Amino acid sequence: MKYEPKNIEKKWQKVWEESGIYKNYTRDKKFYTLDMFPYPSGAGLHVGHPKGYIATDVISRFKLLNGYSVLHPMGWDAFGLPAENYAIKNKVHPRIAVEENIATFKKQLEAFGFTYDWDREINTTDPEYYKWTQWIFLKLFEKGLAYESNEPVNWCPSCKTVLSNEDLENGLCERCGSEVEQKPMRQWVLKMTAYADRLLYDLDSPELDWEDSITDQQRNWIGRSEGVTIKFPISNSQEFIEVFTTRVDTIFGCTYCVVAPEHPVIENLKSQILNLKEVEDYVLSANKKTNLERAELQKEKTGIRLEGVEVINPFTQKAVPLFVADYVLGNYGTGAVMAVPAHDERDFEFAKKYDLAIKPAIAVDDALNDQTRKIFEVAKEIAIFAKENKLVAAFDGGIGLDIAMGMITRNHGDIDLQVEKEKLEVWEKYFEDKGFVIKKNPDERFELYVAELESLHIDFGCYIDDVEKLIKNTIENIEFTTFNPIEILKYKKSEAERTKSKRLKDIHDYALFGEGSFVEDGYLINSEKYSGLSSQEAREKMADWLEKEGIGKRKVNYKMRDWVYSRQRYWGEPIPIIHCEKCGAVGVPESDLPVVLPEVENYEPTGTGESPLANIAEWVNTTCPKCGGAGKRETNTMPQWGGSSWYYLRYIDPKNNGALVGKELEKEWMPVDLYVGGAEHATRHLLYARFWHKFLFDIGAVSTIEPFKKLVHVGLIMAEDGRKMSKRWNNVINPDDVIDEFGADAMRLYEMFMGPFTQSVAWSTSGVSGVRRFLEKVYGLRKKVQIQSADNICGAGIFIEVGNGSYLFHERDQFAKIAPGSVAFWGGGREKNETPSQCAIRELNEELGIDVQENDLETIADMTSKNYVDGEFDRFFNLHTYLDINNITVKEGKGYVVMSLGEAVNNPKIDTRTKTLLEIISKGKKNKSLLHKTIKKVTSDIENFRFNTAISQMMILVNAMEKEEKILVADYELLVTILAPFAPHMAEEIWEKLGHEQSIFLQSWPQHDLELMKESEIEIVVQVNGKVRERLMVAADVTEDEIKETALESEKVKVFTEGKEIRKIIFVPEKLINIVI
RNA sequence: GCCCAAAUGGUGGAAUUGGUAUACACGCACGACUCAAAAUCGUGUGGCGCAAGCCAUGAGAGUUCGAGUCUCUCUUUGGGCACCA
Repeated sequence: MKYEPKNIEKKWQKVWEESGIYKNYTRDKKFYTLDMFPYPSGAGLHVGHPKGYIATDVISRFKLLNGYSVLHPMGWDAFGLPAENYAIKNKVHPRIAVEENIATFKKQLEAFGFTYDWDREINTTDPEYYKWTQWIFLKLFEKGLAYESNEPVNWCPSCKTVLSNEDLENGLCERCGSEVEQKPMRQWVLKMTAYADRLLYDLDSPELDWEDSITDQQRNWIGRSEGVTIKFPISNSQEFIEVFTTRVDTIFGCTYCVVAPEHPVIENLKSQILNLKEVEDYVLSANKKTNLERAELQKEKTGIRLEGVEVINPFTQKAVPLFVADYVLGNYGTGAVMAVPAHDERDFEFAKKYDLAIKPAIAVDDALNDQTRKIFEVAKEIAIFAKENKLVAAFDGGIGLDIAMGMITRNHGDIDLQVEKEKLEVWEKYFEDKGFVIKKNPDERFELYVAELESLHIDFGCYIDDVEKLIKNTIENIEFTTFNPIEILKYKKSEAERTKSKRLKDIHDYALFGEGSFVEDGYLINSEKYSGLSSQEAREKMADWLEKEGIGKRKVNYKMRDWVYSRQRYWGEPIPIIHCEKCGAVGVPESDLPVVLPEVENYEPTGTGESPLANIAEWVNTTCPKCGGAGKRETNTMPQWGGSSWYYLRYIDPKNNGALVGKELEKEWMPVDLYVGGAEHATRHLLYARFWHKFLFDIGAVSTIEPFKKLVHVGLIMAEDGRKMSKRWNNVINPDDVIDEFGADAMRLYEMFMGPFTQSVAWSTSGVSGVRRFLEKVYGLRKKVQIQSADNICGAGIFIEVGNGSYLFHERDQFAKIAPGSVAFWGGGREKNETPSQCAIRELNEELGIDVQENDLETIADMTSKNYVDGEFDRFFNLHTYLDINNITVKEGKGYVVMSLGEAVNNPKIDTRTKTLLEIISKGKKNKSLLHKTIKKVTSDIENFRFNTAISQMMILVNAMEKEEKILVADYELLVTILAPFAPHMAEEIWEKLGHEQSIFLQSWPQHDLELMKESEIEIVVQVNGKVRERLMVAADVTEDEIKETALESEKVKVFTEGKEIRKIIFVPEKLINIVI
């Protein structure tokens, strides 16, 4: 009986594959479940990779059992840098390396027994596949969404190719970690920004049901901001610079302007710039800096003034100096900004360094400033008093918070002061003398609240010393009416950092700016006719004016850039473009697709900005499809993310020669119902794929606006030492070894059991042995359902009519519920030459006096005949569905008596055999309840990706079943069915051993029975003042008054209630009763 | 700096309309079987206390009859973004 997974698993994998059982695509309901297809690396799988695949397989099998047609495909994302780098390193052709790696991966995956339909396997490097990747590019090109650009791009000197923004990690090459340079190069770029708004807004569409963490990341990445562009004319010139700002309301505080080093104005104004040499040197040195350097040096801002050049603020008509500085980005907005040092931290730093004017243009409410000052004055007095009298005290979160509250509510500001309890009297006297009210009264202004504390509050807050400094730095140095943010910033940087108290800094922010500090709105000051307007009103009015005067306009900007789509590498899809001197860039005609990646002797990158393809003259030189003249092929290739941006469509119709996907099939299967993969793709693959899908929707190739309905991200599996699994740490666990030792089912089960699915958890090999033990227990339970050979059982049993009109058949300890209108017969008691039916009729008539006709017995005849086919199990038990016995109708003479189960057991008129039966039934009821609770929980847990708790629940059930002497086959079958998605091999094996001829995956998923879930007795917790004092077992239908009475009489409760007045009793049905005294 | 998520025994983790904190699993300890070991089975396992009981869900407050769960403040960890005007 010992569970030996090895042969069992191989056997069923073969059976499933040959029968194609999960490839039934003709059912009414469809479910498309998709894994992020792997890049087949040389290292093979480690145990972390399959976690997502196991989850989709559990869901697939669950959906199969629920009557769905399930599409669950797998393929290979095999183009790209890593494959090529691996090939170069190991001196094999990438195609050969990829083939070998795929073979390894496939073998590894097959060992898990996944339901993949390998007939639909796709490979992005297959010309029949990338033909359509190229086709999509051509369509983008036709619609003007693929264009050539010479803008500076990210260049990785180690990988010798350009990279998209999405390919960077902290400014480094995501692949090799090299610093990326900014180089202007000719590139193919896809106009992803044209879809920015739709990519953003459709995140809220009902067609999309993703985790917030992923949608938040995408929103962040897209980075939409609304503002205006404003033209600043350059004095003594026809030129102007255009700036972008979201805070036009601060424009009266603009004291200078800045352009990025790349900005063309520098070139255009050469003649006007007096310090041209210096400026050019600066631009040169700035261009040399990598992104990383620019970012790392952000604390120290550099720049240089363009001497002789001034720009005119269109609102004030006053000239301000112009700077070039690399803290302004060339590729965002217009590459130029207006600097408002009073309200922008970066401008402030720069202005400080170069001693530029700082002019406030926004202030918060004067009345609030008055209020703030009063609060600070009170705080100051208290601080001084405490210090002089050597009283230890701390201003709690209160001072900052409540001041902030005062600002926000504009009604009251309190000061919370926490002091030592024993010194309270001193404080009370002081406050009395001062005329403060020492109690909380939120309705009156500026009152003082002294908290009674058990001990000194020391964890946080600011001590008297800090408060004193705070006051000095605010009250004494600041003009409150037009307070100066600079002083605050100074304080914020120095003091807050020194005391390491973020709290203190927040106090300033809150007290003086409200939340958000520099960027917070207020009302305009020093802004001529706009003074007095709120920031919001001013932004509208100023934008209106700008547009009316033609000086500027409203504009939306995105952080997201267009997608740099070409790579200077060999191992990618050739871009299907032919360059012709006469016609320019011309798309390869559709009929000539695919443009096959040619064989090449040396596929190492050249580093020149050309791909190795440029060296193959016979491939490069071709004719222009438009004019027939000489043409040269585009030699750049596509990035790895091209093929993966639409692969989910190809699975639907993988062999279609005429289209990337057939329209009918596409409508039938799309969208992907469930997509599972790593969160690292949030801003790359998932963004690109959504972009392409929307484009394909626009050209009518697909019918949905979003590709992936539900997205779940899989948590990483870390190594046992808590680090990432990596060859470098030598802590990689190979799934092959685990499967070899514990079996695929144990592996599957363990990965689902380790913790919440989306969370990363450390691997534990002893944890695998735990689930293996569980599987063995389930397998071993078969012993308990095995009955004696049918020959040993004789005679018909007793029939009892149960509550709903059906009969319960009882023979020895075996019993079954028979549907109304049918009767059961146990095959063993036949006399010679008697058919089972005849025997049944005879025994029923003779022993029980029940009148039964031959035609009542159809079902039974079939069952009994099978008894003898399989000696180990009795098909008879297949009829056991459930036992629903609350009331029993017992035949008594000619009449019937209805009684409860409990009554029946104690009724002297009931014969011994029946009593035994009833006792078994009452005992079994508890497990019925547990069984059906388990069915319910496993069902909802699978639907909600809570696999760990589903498995826990099954473990609880199995532990309970193990304690039973006998288990009904029907119950066992239910258990095995709900376990089947997790441990399909073992479930199938048990199912076969139980005598079934069809696969368990052709069963239906069981429904839980609410009636059976009910317990007859429940435990009620008795609390006194919220603390548990007693637990009472009571009948499930007990009333509130009854339980109150019982609870109050309990000895344990009396100890606590004796002599006390009971103020209230709270009763929560079926859970608890709380006595409040 | 900004955005998101999290913090519960020795470990992974349970506990969702606020109602029995620590389910399930691992580990550990003891016992049974064994010449012995492994495997298996049984018992125990948050802390303090002889006990009654008290204390415990990162810290501190608040709301409530009752808080792991809700509110506020703070700390720490993980992930993402980062001079985006």
